[in-house]
Amino acid sequence: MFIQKPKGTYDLLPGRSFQRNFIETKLREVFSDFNYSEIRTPAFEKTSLFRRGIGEETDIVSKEMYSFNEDEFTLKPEMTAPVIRAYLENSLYNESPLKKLFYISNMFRRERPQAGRFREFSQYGAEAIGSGDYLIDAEMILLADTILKKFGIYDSKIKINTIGSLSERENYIKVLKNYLSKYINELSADSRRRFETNPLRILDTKDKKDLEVLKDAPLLYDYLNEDTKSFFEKILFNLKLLNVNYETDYRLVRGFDYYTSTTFEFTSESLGAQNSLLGGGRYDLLVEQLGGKPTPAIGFAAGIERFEMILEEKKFCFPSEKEIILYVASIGEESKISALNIMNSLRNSGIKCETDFLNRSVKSQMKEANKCNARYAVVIGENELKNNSFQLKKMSDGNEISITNFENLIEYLKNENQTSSS
RNA sequence: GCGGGUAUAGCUCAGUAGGUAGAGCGUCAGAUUGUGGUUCUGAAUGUCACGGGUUCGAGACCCGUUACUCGCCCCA
Repeated sequence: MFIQKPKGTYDLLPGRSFQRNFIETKLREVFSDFNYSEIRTPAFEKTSLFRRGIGEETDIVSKEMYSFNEDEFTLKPEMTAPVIRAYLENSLYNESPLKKLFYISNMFRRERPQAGRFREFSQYGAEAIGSGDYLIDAEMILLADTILKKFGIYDSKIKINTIGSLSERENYIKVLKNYLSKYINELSADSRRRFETNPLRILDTKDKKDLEVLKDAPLLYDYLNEDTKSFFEKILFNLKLLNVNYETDYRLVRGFDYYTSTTFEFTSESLGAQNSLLGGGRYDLLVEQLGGKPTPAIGFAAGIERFEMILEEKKFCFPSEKEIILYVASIGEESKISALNIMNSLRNSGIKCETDFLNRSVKSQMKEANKCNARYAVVIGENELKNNSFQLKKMSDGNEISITNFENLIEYLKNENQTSSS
């Protein structure tokens, strides 16, 4: 057997790779409309960046990272920490108090692969660093929503919550643990474990008995102070003004330690078990945690593979690849060389063309021209070279027109190419 | 880390009650000497995932391994 690709990876083959490029191009357009600039960071970072940024106790850091060189480096499992690192390292805060950055990049997590989940996967996302204004929260959610709508996705569900500040949360966790401790024996094994490691995440459970217990549990929202609540309400109010259809979900908790205040998630029914299409939120403590000055920030990340799954489900109409204008069939050494010459001129004018490199029969070459969807075909043999005259065949109807002279042929195709591409 | 499913040609799959492999699609070639699409003819390609067992004989039955896949956990 051949050596196979590593588990959880995939090859982007011709066709699919074209669609991926289309998606990325369109994403860049929308990000640009919102005045976000692209940032690219290394594929790997110092392991300590993720330990400090994402949180030692999170699943990702504790068991899903690809680390090497005796744990010195790690392939990036997410982009927020690297973006903030680059932001600080390059003093981007000196350029302007608010930096709006976006990225499209691949990530690595050592998880068990399944539908919509890979070990190497791609995300697009945005980070707005430097503003604590509620309107940037609203704009961030609007940005994510706009992207989906640009691709014809109108039915994803937007869930929003606020998890308050660190101290509000710590307060609440005490109350929650106090409440849950009375029912600890009724909780699922998972929730009992989380009771110690990450009590907030118990709110996320899908276990029926857990949900029963949680029904009367205290709500985080009730333990937030008025400022936090009114900040949240202002975001909601403005989303309404912007016609963004959200729903509040007071049990929405995010997995990384760095989130504060606003959190949101977009889900889609058509995704199967991994129905989370996009997730994000505010992380006002991270910049400081990574050694910068206290700086409010907010961002989101979306999975490109899951995005593609939805587009496929919705039968999104991708444009087709640039068509081959001319297929040059040749007979013999001399005409092969001329063929390459003609193509050289055509390509210099941006005209896509192809010829045979397998020394096949004219019949086979014509079949090839047909298969690759060439708009025109021309046969170059001794006669054509001697008379400097060509039969240009239109593949769609089989009609041929006579053209004398290389230059005329090239001119003719140039005109044809222009009329089609407009 | 824990469960379920699957494993036959490049792809989609047949393979009957165990008798040492087939179809469709695709690929390639040919149907008068230099012209595609339809049609016809022909060709190539499989250690039937791997290892062991039962049997005179296993792609089919049993056991193990591996890979893939779907789910749990968590996440995009």
